[in-house]
Amino acid sequence: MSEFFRKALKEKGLKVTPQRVAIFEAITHLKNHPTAENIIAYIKKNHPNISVGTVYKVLDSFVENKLLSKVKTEKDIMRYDSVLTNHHHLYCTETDRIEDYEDEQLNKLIEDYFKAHKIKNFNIQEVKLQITGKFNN
Amino acid sequence: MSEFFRKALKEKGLKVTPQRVAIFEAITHLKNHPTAENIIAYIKKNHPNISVGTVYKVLDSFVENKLLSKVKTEKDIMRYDSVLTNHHHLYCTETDRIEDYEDEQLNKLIEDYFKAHKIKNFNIQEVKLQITGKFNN
DNA sequence: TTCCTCAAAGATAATAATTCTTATTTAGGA
DNA sequence: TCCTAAATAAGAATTATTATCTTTGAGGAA
Repeated sequence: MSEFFRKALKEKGLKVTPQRVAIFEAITHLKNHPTAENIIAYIKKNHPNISVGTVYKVLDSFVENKLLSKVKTEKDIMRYDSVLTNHHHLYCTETDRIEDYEDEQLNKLIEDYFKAHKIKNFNIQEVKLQITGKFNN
Repeated sequence: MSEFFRKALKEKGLKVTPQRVAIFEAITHLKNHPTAENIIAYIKKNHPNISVGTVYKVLDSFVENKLLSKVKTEKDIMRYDSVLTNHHHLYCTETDRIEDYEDEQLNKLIEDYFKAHKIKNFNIQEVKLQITGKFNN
């Protein structure tokens, strides 16, 4: 299944270990931007012999190698995000939910805007929106 | 000087203590979105008798009462932002610098966009941009 | 102005999340 | 199959933050 993942690791010169596979699976299984704690709990259930320190180190190495990114909430809790396409986030002020928001038209709009309006002394690499509000359901 | 600040505290029913004044001054003095640590260090110099716990508690109460806001970054350290007008952030990938970016035209563009393109099941309260890139200076 | 009360501050212990250390194991190339 | 560097396990250490409990003082009332 995760052929893409094995290939990605190899390209970066990282070894394909059972721990890394398990953690990658955990993240793809856990939706909604899990915290390290969520991931550790899930891992504990299915692979009780993987140590906590390893989970942190693996997560770090994934972030370093752009297989994951980190997201921060108001509440100081770090979360991980497995989606690698350019997308934005919806933050719920009531619950702690974070959802992805993809919108090509919006991306285009912003890209065009910044092409026309350069920021002085700053080279833009990426623009992400934090859309805060409330889900109604 | 910080008449606005004293008034704001009173309005919220909060006492105007020397500690709160000192911490408020520290934040207005420290540019670039200081961390709690930055603030504590600054406070220590000028008011060595203010305790660390107090700084955290005061910062929390400021955030709760909308005198400050917290900034989300990918790093796990929380930063504080004293500017309360709607603005965006420039994140430098090289240094850890965060700068404010205000742009009325952009705000208008985004506002109009979301007026025309509602997000399903979500009521937007605020949209902020995280603009990542590099400063060249 | 003085007094009183409750919110706020100080000191420090406790907690929680993450990082570090060191010994051991193992993936994957030779 | 063997070898080596990279990765993991285990648990100690660190760090940031929160909680507790006692003392202090801001600010309203008398």
